[in-house]
Amino acid sequence: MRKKVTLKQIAKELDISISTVSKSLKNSAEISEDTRQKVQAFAKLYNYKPNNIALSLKNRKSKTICIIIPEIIHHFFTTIISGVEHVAKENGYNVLVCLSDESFDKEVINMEMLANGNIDGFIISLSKETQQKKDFHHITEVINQGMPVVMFDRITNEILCDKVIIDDNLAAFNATQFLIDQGHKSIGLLTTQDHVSVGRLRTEGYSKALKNNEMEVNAELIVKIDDADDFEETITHLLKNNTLDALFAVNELFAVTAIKMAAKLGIKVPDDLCVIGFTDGIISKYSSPSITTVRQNGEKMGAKAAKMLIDRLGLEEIENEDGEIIEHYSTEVIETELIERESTQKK
Amino acid sequence: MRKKVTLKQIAKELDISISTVSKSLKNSAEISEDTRQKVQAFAKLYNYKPNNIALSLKNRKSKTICIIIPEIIHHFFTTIISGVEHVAKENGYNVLVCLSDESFDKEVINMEMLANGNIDGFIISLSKETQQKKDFHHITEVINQGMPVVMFDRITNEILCDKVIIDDNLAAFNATQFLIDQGHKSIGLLTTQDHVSVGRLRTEGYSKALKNNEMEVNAELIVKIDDADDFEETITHLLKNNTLDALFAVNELFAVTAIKMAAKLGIKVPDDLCVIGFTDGIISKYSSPSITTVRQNGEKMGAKAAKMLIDRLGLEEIENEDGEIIEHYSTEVIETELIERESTQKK
DNA sequence: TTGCTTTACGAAAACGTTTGCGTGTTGAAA
DNA sequence: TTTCAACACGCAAACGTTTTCGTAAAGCAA
Repeated sequence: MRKKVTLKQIAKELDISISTVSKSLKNSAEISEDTRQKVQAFAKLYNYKPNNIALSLKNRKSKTICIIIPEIIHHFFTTIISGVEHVAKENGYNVLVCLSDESFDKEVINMEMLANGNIDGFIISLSKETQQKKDFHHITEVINQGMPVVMFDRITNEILCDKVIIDDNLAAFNATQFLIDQGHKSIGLLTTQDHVSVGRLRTEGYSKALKNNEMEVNAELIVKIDDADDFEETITHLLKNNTLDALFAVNELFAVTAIKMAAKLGIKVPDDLCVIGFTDGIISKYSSPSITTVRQNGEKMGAKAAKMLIDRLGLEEIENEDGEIIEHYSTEVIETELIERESTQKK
Repeated sequence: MRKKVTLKQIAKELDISISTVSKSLKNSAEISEDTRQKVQAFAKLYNYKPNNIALSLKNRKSKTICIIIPEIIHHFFTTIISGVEHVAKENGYNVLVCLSDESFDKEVINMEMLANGNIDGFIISLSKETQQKKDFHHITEVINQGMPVVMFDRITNEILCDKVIIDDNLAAFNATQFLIDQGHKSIGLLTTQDHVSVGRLRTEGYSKALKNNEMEVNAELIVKIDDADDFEETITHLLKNNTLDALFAVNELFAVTAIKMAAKLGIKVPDDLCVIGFTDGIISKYSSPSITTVRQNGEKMGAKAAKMLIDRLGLEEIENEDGEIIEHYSTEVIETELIERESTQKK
């Protein structure tokens, strides 16, 4: 077993000082051609690589960013990570992935833990519990310490920082309008509880579209599903007791389940019922019938979030030199698009 | 903006030495009750938290492990990460996620980069390219440096280290046997090229089952799909030119695609064709018909891999004390199970 | 008072880097 | 011979900890 070699060891072996070794490896003009070559040859032979932790300590940056997501078993978040990882690597950053499991406490622990030198910045999508509690002290804390944070998807307006979102309201509006344009009159909605920000916004977009077309917003056709719910049951109930000709679901799980339940009730999609989902995940693509859905480009969102964070990390150095800190945060809106598949058709 | 406070600053402020501060915070008996309280109060007020990077440098361990996977947009790998993350966090470790994108070079770069202090150990599933090249120098290199590595799923026997796998051969055998038991006579196979270890093993299991039942292994019914292939085309070709009554696919993508292509050809699943997939992912669960599949418990595999790595990291300290290093690697086999769903039925 | 043990603290080294500055040696110009 | 610049290198501080060891001061017994 050949342990990693350090500058100190090289110095000792070659009987020169540590600084000379360091400078030689950096091709400093201060060092004679002769010594330089000798050191470099030796370093190569022993496969010297600088210790990143020591560098982190010295430079006071770790070249690592952390992404905190509610859960990873969710195609959308997976694509986010993918986007983040690629941009990060391109810029020489590593990515630490933390899962909050939708828990406020875990979110807090993760942030407090990692804010102490481990990482240079956070990318985060709030857990449901955090959104419900509306307690964001852990985030403001970190920001106050001068660590940049980028929020995406599940954000809050109570915090000032860079953000990457989609226009959930508009996307839902467009999806609903699409159904209306296809001639559907009785359009149901499968959504989440209001405390989930994206769910609420999508619900609003749905309502707006109906009102815009002078259609009645019928509370009976709106089902707000709680996490604890057995939503197969809830959805079946909705389908059974109402004659819908279309259904808008705020995520693909709701959409695919609706289609399944419909099938069981003998309701054919898209002939009897048209369904639009949200999030262009694997389910929508591979289910039969494949599902028309609002595509939120996770890869792009993740990439954008990473870019914003890294840009800010770059900026910081400059700002610190003047001593002046200009905080000018922006919110990027990633465009969505409707992917038309087999679960919808003209009436 | 309140920057993080250090021991040095506290010491200066309280006009005592750094050591006294450090000891006070650790409740050392060396320090008087009085000073201790004063320091602790001050530290609490300024929200002192030790700098993890400094600790890493001092302790020569980062409490971070790295998982390198071929790609993240793959439900199986996602569940692996989930399993790893949870066990890691339970044990005070962070998880760095790296994607090789099935590229040998990226795998090498990631490992070489991170082996220099950033992390304490690796969990890795080989990229296709690496498996094809059979070049594992980057891994042996890291192991030689004394850094523990755990391989999972896509492994190689050429490297000695801890491993977590499923018995791909047996699982495929069982799945095929299941189809045979259901009375199917003409069973096709959708698999990968042989250089992908798990693909090869599953192919072998399939063949073994046929032979075991004195059935002919017909090369025409075996399709080895290359990444570059348009496999919709390939699968359609298989279905069209052969009268299959069952199909075993080595992943769920192949399985769901086969069902789709079958539907287009007017072949009904499961009435005309029974399909078994591999990997119990979202697709299998939510496609219509839902797909009978071999469940490889990714969460469990990831958890096991993380546990093995962390255990070894714990062991290292002890070993180092005697100066003796006992390398006793083990290979854990995670059991699989067949999840019966709608895509199969008795003949 | 002397000598000893506690008590309570500080100095310094160590982890592995980078870098500004000081300095001894050499050679050439004056 | 003196003076000075250029060269080539080492010292030491710094990043933020922890921990060993050394040592003043205080307390106590003789």
